[in-house]
Amino acid sequence: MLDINLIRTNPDTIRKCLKDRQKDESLLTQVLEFDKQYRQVLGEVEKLRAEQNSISKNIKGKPTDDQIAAGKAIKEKQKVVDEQLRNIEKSLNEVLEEIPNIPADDVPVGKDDADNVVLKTVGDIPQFNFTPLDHIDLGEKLDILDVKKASELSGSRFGYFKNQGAVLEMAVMFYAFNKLVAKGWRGMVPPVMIKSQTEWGCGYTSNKNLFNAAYSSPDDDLIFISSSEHSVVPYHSNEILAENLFPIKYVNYSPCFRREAGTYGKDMKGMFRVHNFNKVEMNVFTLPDYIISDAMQQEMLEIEEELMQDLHLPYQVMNCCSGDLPQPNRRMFDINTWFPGQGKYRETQSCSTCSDYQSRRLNTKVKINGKNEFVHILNATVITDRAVLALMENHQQIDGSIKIPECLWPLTGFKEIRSTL
RNA sequence: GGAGGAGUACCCAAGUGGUUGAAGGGGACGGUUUGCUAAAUCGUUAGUCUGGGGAGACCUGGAGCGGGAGUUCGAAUCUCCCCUCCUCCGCCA
Repeated sequence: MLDINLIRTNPDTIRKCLKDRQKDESLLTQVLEFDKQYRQVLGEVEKLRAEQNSISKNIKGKPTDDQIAAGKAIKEKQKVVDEQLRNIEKSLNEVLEEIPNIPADDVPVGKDDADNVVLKTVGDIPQFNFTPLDHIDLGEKLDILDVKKASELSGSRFGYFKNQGAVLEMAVMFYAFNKLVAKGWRGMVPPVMIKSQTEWGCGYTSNKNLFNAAYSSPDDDLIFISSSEHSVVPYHSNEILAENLFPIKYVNYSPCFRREAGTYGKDMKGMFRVHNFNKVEMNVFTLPDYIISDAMQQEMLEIEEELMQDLHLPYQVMNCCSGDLPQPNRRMFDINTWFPGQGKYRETQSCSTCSDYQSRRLNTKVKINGKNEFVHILNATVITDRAVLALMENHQQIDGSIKIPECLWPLTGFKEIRSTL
């Protein structure tokens, strides 16, 4: 959520933001109109309350009939304006929460992910003197992946990592997790279900759509997280943190659940796009200063790149355009990894700064010189299952085996995966 | 899932409808005293959110006793719903 004061005083900035993000510009006019009405009615409500308070204050012991009559009269008036205020406030909040974060100046203006800009390309695309397989053909031959059984038991878009594949999956997760812990990040294995109110605080979904946007159990008022961000970022909600604690850096491991609505027919083969995957994630709280939080985003991007280099995976860093930016984001970098089986770079990581957009809803503040300010919040992928699939495809050998990057050997206990069938 | 109990400020806590603009401690901070500390003593400690006025220091309203709705002229206090924690039973990795 944006600061209403900012919207009030900088309407032109907001208008440009909405335009760049392919959003309806009338949102701004609605917000400004509701805000004006809200403050006007609020004035009336408060005036009546002040009147009521002053009557009450003068009553010692038993009130006179006149006093009761005066009180009753005010009460009747209050009923009307109170209701008005409630309605206006509701309308105001509904449109206010539709207004996305303002993109940073260096975010390219564009319509969708086709307009994302390649910032750099790192690592050589592997050259094969045979036709490389995709991860699922490889995985089935080596008996380390299974989607057929998963679709029978769970439905489409699920998969098993099995045998050495399961070991590899856990090794990659633990390698990544531990690397961050060694850098001083605080480890978290969070709950994977959260209250709807918590999900709302993350700022991705408006209030009315919470239970449909994600997997959920409405009877229990619980929503399955689509990323550990959703249960870790709210960890400090309703807190005023001391300045000397910053930056607060968490590395989390969790399964993630996604409905993948609107992706019907896309990436149907294999385990590239599944409803349920595992992820190691970074979540950071910084002081509310763009210089600090932007530098932190760079630091997180470097960590992501380091991981890709450890795993010897070729990748590109993308600067995501305004139209591709999620609602809370000020800026987002994607890492797209080369998938030989698809012959394309595909998204495997992202790295975002949300400035104070999430902290305003979550009410996470820092006390600076006696003043409380909303903190900046960032999130970035360290590694997901997709990197495991990329690793399989990139490191496949002509004999159908897969070479394991050296950094994982101590964790896997094997240096290659070879068919035992 | 069943049966009870509780939630008040940084912490502990008093408070059954109007002098509560929330007692009293503790802690913290500041002053006095002191060679320095401690002790003693005096003082401060409702933070926070928010409307309006003002260029500004500031002035002036409102909200706020776990959250929400209600009763009442008036609610920390009464009623209802929800949340969290504690004790016991049940179940369980």
